[in-house]
Amino acid sequence: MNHMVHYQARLDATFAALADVTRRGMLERLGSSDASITDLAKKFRMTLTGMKKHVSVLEQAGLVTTEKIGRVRTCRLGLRRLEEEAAWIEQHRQLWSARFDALDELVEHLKRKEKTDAKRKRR
Amino acid sequence: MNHMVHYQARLDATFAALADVTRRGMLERLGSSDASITDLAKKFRMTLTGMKKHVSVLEQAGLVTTEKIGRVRTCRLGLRRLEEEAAWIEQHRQLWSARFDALDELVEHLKRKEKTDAKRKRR
DNA sequence: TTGATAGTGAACCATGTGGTTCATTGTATG
DNA sequence: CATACAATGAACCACATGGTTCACTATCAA
Repeated sequence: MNHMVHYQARLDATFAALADVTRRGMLERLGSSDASITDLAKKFRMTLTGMKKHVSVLEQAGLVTTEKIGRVRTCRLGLRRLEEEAAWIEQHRQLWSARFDALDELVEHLKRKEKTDAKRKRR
Repeated sequence: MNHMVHYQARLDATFAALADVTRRGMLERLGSSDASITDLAKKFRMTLTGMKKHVSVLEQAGLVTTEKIGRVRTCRLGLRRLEEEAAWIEQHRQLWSARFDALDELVEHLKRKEKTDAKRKRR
């Protein structure tokens, strides 16, 4: 089960990459169009060096790919290597949506309960 | 737009909480049944103190709730406060699935392209 | 060739993280 | 009561993170 290690490591990297407001902002920004490091650095009021680090993190996590042409490195949403990732992506979408569905039901249930049963005390 | 701050802070906390293999394991474990800190500490071969920290992180992120009865603190999947979170949860499920759908299409497209157009060079 | 521009890397800094040990508190139970 | 057990908090440790500055390289344009 050696691939489980990589699997977990990839999850670590992905979630960690998403756990930063700047990087989430970058993903949104890149959702509308590609951008250079300079573009991103300006938009998020940060040094080039700082922005480069964020780009590297997203790249490491496979969420962004980059290509350097001449002196500018262009960043785009990570579409490369997607075939390899498709498996776990789908797996997780299902995992979470299953949980969410259960919660949706529960919330619905609680709503109805609360409405019809408004006076019941907790504990 | 002050609530945006909390919104982002919550995302930070949630993703950071998920960016650890032990904590993801705990969530799976708690998916099947509630557990005490001692239970979890044993399962993940860790000190009580260490496990307590992980529990606190998940609790902070709203992914787990706990209740101390007597001397044992019982941990369960966090269903409390879900109404407040439902909004961003749904939002994000859509955000990601939109992206995934786009990617699925693209991959499909590439597959077909590759099959029918097998000899075309990149660049 | 000479600047200006875009990115990179090394070094540094403050803070956060994942873990430990040790001491302490509170709760069960013989 | 006495002892064991569950959890907690403080203090510490090594290492990661998010940011900076400074020096450097490579490329574009006049």
